[in-house]
Amino acid sequence: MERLKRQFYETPTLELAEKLLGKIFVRILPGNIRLKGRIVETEAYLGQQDEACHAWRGRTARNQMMYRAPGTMYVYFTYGSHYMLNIVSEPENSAGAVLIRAMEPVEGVSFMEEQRGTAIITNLMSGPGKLAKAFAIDVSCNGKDLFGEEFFVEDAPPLPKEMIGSSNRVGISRSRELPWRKFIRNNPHVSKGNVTCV
DNA sequence: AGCGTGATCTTT
DNA sequence: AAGATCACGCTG
Repeated sequence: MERLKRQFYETPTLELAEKLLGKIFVRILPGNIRLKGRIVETEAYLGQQDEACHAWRGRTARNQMMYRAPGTMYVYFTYGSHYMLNIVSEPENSAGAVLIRAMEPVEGVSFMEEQRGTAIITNLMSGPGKLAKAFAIDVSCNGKDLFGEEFFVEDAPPLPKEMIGSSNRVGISRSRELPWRKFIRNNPHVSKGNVTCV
């Protein structure tokens, strides 16, 4: 399938969180190691209105990439061990991003297994920290965009509405009630969180 | 259900 | 300068 262009990401964050479900995230590493994962779970984080968003109180050194153009990667380090992968949304100089929370392995599985130290397929990328590790993503990826030869996203047919579920977001304390987590229903690679589904 | 782990942000 | 928090994952 074709690679998604900038225009695809130029849509409100909450819509983008749904539109990304089913799409194929790709990284090509030196040595022609091709890694592909199907996005099955996302969360929306939106600027000043959203107290759980890193940018809710304005620009800082950490969150500056969230203000860049849609289709930029925002990667940060948390809990002393984990990298989180986000795709920036909203126009330039306006903060918003979609957290990629889970993927289904599509290609490069043996590399992912080595990175993760497990061969259990549903455990490779069923969480945001896990998928970053599987793709060997760290802060050096922060600020790169999805329109080059290393990182891009491949298109896939849109999912029927009834296959998409919503719930509250996972692992946050502020703005817990917002149903801004989106996932593909009944997909075994979706993370196991304490959530109330809609 | 408890804890490691370290950057970042808030408060002093 | 010190303390709290944290978009998590693993053990047990």
